[in-house]
Formats: sequence, structure tokens, C-alpha cells
Amino acid sequence: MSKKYWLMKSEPDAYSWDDLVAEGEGTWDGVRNHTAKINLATMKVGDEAFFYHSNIGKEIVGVVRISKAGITDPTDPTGKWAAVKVKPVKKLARPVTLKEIKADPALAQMELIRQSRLSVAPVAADEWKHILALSKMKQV
DNA sequence: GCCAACGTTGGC
DNA sequence: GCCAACGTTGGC
Repeated sequence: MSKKYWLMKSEPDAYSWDDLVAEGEGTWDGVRNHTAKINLATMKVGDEAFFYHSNIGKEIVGVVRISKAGITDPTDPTGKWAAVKVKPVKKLARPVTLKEIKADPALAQMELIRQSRLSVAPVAADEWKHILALSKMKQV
């Protein structure tokens, strides 16, 4: 199966890109939403995801790689919720903001836009490439 | 099983 | 700080 792309949200107050880099590897846990859980459970080792800062910044700051998939959320006593482990791959040359994504017709169908409250969302391959390209361009 | 009330998340 | 969107809960 080919590699899939995702977008994972975190409030930088709680867990930021810099926190993940400092740790080297982080467990993506605490998700208590069924749609997000299904997405987490679908992830495979080697899949890549954008790290998005919600609330503060509202921008994609970096790329992470799934280093361990299909684990049970260690913070969940019932064992029903899913989690994955991620490792930082690279920080974007510059963050791509929500504002830019919304302003770009090629990204208007992103799950991030369509369902803004979903904390773990799929990203289409062409959307992924488009955002990486944006991050290499000067902000307009 | 339906639906209104309520709580939470996240953008503005 | 406010409000919209959406998920969950609880009464019937």
C-alpha cells in the first residue's frame, strides 16, 4: 500500500513542534474523537503528517513521520482509543498559515477546512505537494 | 431511536 | 471573549 498523508493538530501550549523535536519521538495520544481515532488507526509506519499548531499560530510548522502505528492510547484507562508514535522529519522553510490555505483554491477541499474541529485529518497527495511547494515560496 | 440540550473545540 | 460547528448525553 502506498504512503498516506495526514495532518495532526496540536495546541502549542500543550504540545508544540519544538517539544517534539526536543523529545526526538512523541506519542500522539489523548484523541477522543471517533473520526480522528479511525484516522489514527489507519496510519502506517512510514506515513507522513503535517504538524499543525491550532489556536496559537494556526499554521503548519513541520513534517513528521509515523514511527509506530496501531498502538493503544497509553493515557486511556479503557484501552479503547488509538495512538501512534511520530518523529520529526523537517521543519518547513516557513510555516504555511491557515489563512493561506483558505485563500488557495487548490486547497479549499482539505479536510482541515471542511471540518475544522477534526484533530487528525487525511491530506490528499496533491494537497500535500501543494503545501510543501507553498512553504518554499515567499509569503505574498 | 429521535431529538433537544449541553459541552468542547477552534477560528476570529 | 464570543460564537459557530459538531459530538455526546439524556429524556421521552
